[in-house]
Amino acid sequence: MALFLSTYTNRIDKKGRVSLPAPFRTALGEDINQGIVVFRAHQHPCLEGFDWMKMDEIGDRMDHYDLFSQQQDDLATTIFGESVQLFCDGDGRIVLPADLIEAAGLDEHATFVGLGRKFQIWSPELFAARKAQARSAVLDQKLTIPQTGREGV
Amino acid sequence: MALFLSTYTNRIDKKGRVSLPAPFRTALGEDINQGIVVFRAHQHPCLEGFDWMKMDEIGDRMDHYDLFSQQQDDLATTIFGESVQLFCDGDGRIVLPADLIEAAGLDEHATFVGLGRKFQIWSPELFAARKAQARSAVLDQKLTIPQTGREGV
DNA sequence: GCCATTCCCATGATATCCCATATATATCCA
DNA sequence: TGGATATATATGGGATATCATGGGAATGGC
Repeated sequence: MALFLSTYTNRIDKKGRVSLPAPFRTALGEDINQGIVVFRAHQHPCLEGFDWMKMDEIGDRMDHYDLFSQQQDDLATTIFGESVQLFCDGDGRIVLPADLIEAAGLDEHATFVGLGRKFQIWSPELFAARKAQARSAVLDQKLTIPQTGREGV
Repeated sequence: MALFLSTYTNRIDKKGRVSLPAPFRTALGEDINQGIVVFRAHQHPCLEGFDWMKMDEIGDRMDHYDLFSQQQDDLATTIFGESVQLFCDGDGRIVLPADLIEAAGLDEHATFVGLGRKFQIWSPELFAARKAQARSAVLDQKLTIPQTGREGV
């Protein structure tokens, strides 16, 4: 499955177009034809992006909630209801809808942050602060990558 | 899986290119085609490098956090967001991005230090100090190698 | 008709590829 | 053994391709 790495900042032109970073396009491979899914993040003033496959898996995870529970309803409304499927044009660009641009506080530039199986889209200014905060949280809490049971690694 | 040993110092040319030490390339074998992953170390002023397989595995492990948990986000931002996937050119060189060069205090030379499953990239000067410090820590604390590999990253 | 969106092409900057050279190590043959 | 020739590696420079980005033309809905 696609693995998104690194941070790239690209320009948003007056038509609302942004180049999806080339390494992200490569990571998506064939799946890019299915488009990517983008919605407002809950915890941060940014957007979250997934490939279509991953979105399907999120659907599965939601099954862990009771079907008609309030939480299920809230999450589904927030994630699926507010998400959009975006396709790349021939030059590898996507068009960000105006309401998402506003929600993330985007202006001239969009910073794409690879987070493994997903990525985020930030305004460069907001991300600078977020980056520093994440780093100190990792150091303070001595966060490490969880073990996956007993594989030989 | 690749095993990185020994220490090598190579020159960084004005385009930011450095030869990955030949023994490291040999250790990578076929996996070199997938490139290596490099990011800022948390504990030291240096860079850490893995082969791609290892990074893919880290991606899987991270999936074990809740998708939108604070910790997942902090770790992913710090590790994936600040990492890059680098490919060797036909002559066995990689190009280090400017921000990583700066973060590790690199100048004209880069010192590659094999640490088993991973390696580090240091400025020669900083590494000299680090080496002395690591050695005395081992002697003082009589550190030994545990039997079964439970590696933190 | 008009506006919004998508498609297509042009351009400049940057990164990638390819070849040349230098130096060190290994190999071979007398 | 010793000298000469190959092989591997590190490093430099120039040619080439890729990518981000801008603008205009074609398309489609209202």
